[in-house]
Amino acid sequence: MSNIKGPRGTQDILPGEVEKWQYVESVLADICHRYHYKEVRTPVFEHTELFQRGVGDSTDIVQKEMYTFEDRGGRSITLRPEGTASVVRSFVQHKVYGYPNQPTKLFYFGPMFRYERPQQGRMRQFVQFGIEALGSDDPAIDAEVIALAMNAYQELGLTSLKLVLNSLGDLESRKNHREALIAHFKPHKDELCEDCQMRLETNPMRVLDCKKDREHPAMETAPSILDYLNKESREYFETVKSVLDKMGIPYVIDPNLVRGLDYYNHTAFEIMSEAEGFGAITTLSGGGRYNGLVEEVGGPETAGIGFALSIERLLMALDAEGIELPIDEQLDCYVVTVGDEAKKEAASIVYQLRQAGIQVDKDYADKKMKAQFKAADRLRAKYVLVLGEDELQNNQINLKNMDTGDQQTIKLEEIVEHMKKEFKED
RNA sequence: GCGGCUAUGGUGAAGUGGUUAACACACCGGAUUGUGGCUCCGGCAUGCAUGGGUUCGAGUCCCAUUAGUCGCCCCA
Repeated sequence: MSNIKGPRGTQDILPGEVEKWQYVESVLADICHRYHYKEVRTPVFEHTELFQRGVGDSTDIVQKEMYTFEDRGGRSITLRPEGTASVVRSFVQHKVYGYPNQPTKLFYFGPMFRYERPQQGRMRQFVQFGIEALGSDDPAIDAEVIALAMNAYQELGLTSLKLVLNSLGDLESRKNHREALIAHFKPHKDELCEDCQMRLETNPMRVLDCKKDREHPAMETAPSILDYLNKESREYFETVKSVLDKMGIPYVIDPNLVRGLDYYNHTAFEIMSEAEGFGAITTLSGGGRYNGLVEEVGGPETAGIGFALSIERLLMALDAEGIELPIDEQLDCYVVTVGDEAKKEAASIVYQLRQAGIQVDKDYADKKMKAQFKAADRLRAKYVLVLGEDELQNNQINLKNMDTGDQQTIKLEEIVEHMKKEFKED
């Protein structure tokens, strides 16, 4: 039988690596706390229809990247490819829009699934952290969401960041822009790439985002969405920008920033890494406003905005910038024993120490004393307790400070209290 | 979904078709018979991703599969 490996595009996060994840997640949760976003947990699978309606039928995600299967009851189920649709569904299902204290500000963590060819920074199962603010169309909350995102990266130490901003406008603006785009590109249709010829029909804005046709002369002169924003949309965008300016958050405007999901309107943004050697994929996170999505999913007319980042890419960016996270794996105490009697006695002492709140480990591999010390050293134990025949006979235990090398003898019955004091002082 | 590159122990890696698969690190043991970080010595590959094929003979050549990796598409 050949060995079974994890499915393609999945990864195991083992001790040594998992501490980074825990640290990053704790920082993110802490930031959410300060911005007053509350955690929400939704299922990792949903009815397929939710994503078809929410994310949009014409998107790549829905068309070719979903993990969709039929369950035993014949229902079409999909592993969530992104978080917003689920959060909105849950918001509608539980009528959270009726709760006091609107807008509703939520954050989430969790695995997302997309059937894609894996490469660096792109997994079939990856972890996203995201936030959603539902029930407000105040431009200041757009700025808040962006600020939280930038804040998160900066707090972890990243500096080579670029915030790219655009406005997709409201329905009317988009409609006018769409018509202008079609009129503009139609004469050149045959010169565009195959994908873009399709896009011209389905979502002409995406043509602007195409990498293949970037050099085409018609791109230069293509109508910009920013020129087609109606008064309302333009004012909205101006306000978002001015709040960001006030906050001192730098950004660049990219009228070609489109975003891959259908539900976006008005504010759209992406945060990219500009670190050397980050690879082909530079997008760290993306988000935008999605007024209308709540209705699409069956709720009342409700404004919404959110963003999501991938933890994998965040860790990559930290790596690319050479940032060491403050992870200090130490062990409070390691118990070394000599002889069978001592081993039994040690088991009880270890138990008592742990109950007293101290982190303790001991040897279970029947190692020689020297090897036990070596293990203690490698585990970066702060203290080693030695219990051998001599100590046992005298009802004592030897305590060694591994940093200073100092040793002292302590009565067996006093060791737990002694250690408690030792750690209280820290 | 498409294209390039790669696949040898826990890790990094030698190996240009011919007996027993270098070396380094890590790990385990010993020197030091109850004490770590240094030094010295010794040990350490279900036999080279999997499955076929070529050959007197394959880790070394060919094909397929799988996986990784880089890029395209697109995104987090």
